[in-house]
Amino acid sequence: MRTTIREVAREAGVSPSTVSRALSMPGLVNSVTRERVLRAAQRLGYEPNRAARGLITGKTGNLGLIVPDLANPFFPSLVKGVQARAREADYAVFLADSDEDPAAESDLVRVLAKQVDGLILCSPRGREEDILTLAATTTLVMVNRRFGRVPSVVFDNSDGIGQAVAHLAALGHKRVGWVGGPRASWSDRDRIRALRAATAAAGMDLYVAGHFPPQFEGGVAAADLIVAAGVTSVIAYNDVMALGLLGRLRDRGLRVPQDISVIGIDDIQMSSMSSPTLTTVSLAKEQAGRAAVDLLLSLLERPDGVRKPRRELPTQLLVRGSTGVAPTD
Amino acid sequence: MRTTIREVAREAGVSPSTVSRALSMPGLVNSVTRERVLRAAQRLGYEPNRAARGLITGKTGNLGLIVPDLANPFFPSLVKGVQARAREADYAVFLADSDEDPAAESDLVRVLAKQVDGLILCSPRGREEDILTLAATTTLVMVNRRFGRVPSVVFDNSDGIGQAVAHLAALGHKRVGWVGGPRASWSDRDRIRALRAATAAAGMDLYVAGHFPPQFEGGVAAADLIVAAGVTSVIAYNDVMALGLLGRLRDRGLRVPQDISVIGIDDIQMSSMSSPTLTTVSLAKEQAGRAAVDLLLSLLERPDGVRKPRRELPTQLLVRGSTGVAPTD
DNA sequence: ATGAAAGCGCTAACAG
DNA sequence: CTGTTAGCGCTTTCAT
Repeated sequence: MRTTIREVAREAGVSPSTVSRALSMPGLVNSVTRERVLRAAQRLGYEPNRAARGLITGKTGNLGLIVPDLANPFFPSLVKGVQARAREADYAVFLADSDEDPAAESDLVRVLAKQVDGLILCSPRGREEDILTLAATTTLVMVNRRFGRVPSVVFDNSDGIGQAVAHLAALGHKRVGWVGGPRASWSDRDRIRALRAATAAAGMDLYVAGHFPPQFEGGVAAADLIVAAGVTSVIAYNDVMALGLLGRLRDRGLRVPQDISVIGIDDIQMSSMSSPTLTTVSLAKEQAGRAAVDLLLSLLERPDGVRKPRRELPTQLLVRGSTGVAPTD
Repeated sequence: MRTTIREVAREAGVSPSTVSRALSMPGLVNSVTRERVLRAAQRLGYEPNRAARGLITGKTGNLGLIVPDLANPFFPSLVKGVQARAREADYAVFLADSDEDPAAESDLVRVLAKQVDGLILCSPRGREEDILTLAATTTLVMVNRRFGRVPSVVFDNSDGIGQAVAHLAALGHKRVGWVGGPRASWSDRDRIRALRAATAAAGMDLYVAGHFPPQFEGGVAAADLIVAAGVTSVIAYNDVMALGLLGRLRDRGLRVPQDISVIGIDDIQMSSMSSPTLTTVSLAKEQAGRAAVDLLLSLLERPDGVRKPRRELPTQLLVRGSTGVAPTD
């Protein structure tokens, strides 16, 4: 059996409450007694039972993190960030993967919500209604999505896409294609909005290839449309799709970047390992995880005192091998 | 406030104990009463407080999972498997990423161990001594490592590497190179042992390029040694390294598979997306996660009743574009 | 088959 | 500054 607060109390010759105080509110205890208690606790290897503490304080010391698909290389980085920051703040993290299934997601939320102080939710496609209901009951932070007054952490897509378009314009490109992700995804909408604005401002033509699954295969599928559209450059919803594009373009006999320039978004590891390496809009994913935790913790401290519960994280274009000057035919 | 067992009791016109029984040991309650209770619980959206339950039963209903680096594409799949199986069994999962740092790992273990019923540990390089100490206190299952009597889930590396060597032999290769992972890794030792046996049996020459970090860069670094060694085929510790090899070999002007054949291990997503696609020994990663949970649960049920607390998961060579007949010069 | 009572380990009033 | 008391929500004897 684990040592309990009583045993420590006996060992130190004080009452359990004093032990409790010495550990949680050291200021309220005589320094001599405190020392004695701490040493006793040390000696016995005492660790407070968090469940018991939680029962009375109403706080669990746990956070929940729900992601749609850990196999998507975007998420591991985010999870690492959440992890790291949570650990610093002495919180443990429940992780759940909804497998892109909204129903499973609701279940997970319901189960997890009981055992955590707050929830970080990546639900690009869940119903707004459901999320609002949830937000009413639980302290939660959304990642990669924004609506209503729900606290959120998102990336500054406008900036990143602006940089990408400026880069292409500087290389002499006049026509750019867009390979979209899931229609229902908030990021997709945000990104295409930014792209419309940026290309219009730069006087470039924009060809939208439509929506595709945010996988390698999605990029493969889009490639032929892109080729047919005759654009000299293309931006994809994410890096995985851009890599799919790259593969199919090569198979079609097109050279990247001589014949067509390709840009991705995310900066996943593989984007620097492909051939050619992929020019991409880098997202500070780990930082986003940390920011989400920070936001959540501040929300927990002062439930309504956070004026603007929104964070927007920087993005940065990384120019690599897949972009070059526009073909001059 | 969440609804408590008392409110359900009042709503159903019974005592709290009856509610408890109706939920946890339905057999002990009159079926009519039980129905009434269940409906009341339903109506009030009652969910038992796990912490409170745990306080008395001594079980938390949580599992812990510690991985060295979620950014390594091997782990997300494993995590997904653990997740999925745990959810089915109504367990929640604490995830922790030790960032390849043994010290952080010990901390995590210590913190998590208190809040879970059992632990799944991926610690390719942690000290055996530390793990044994831990295993004495906590119910735990190791993944990808095996020693002593510690329960474990590993892959059948012998089989997979045997298949790979047979494949190369069938293609006429006589000399095979090995690009090793971390020296301290159990898997690395297991794999090279298997490789030594298989090549010897097949009468092939084996060139060992040494140990490298299990990253893309490790493969890149090994490539030149491999070229210099003059082998016609090479097997890498994992897919990420094999992709690094592929990249560097291409940069050196070698054609894969015409000049040299390359085989990886893991079957990560990217291995089917590279060019050429990567022949690889596929590991049932999700299944390993599920198996680890299964093993852990059976250990929790009958602490000493599990005769052989070891699982060995199948491996399967996937032949793709990076292997071909040996050059005939 | 059901209820009353006790208590898991801890913290938070309330006294002193 | 410290001890006593009560009780968080639940399960589990022990009665009935």
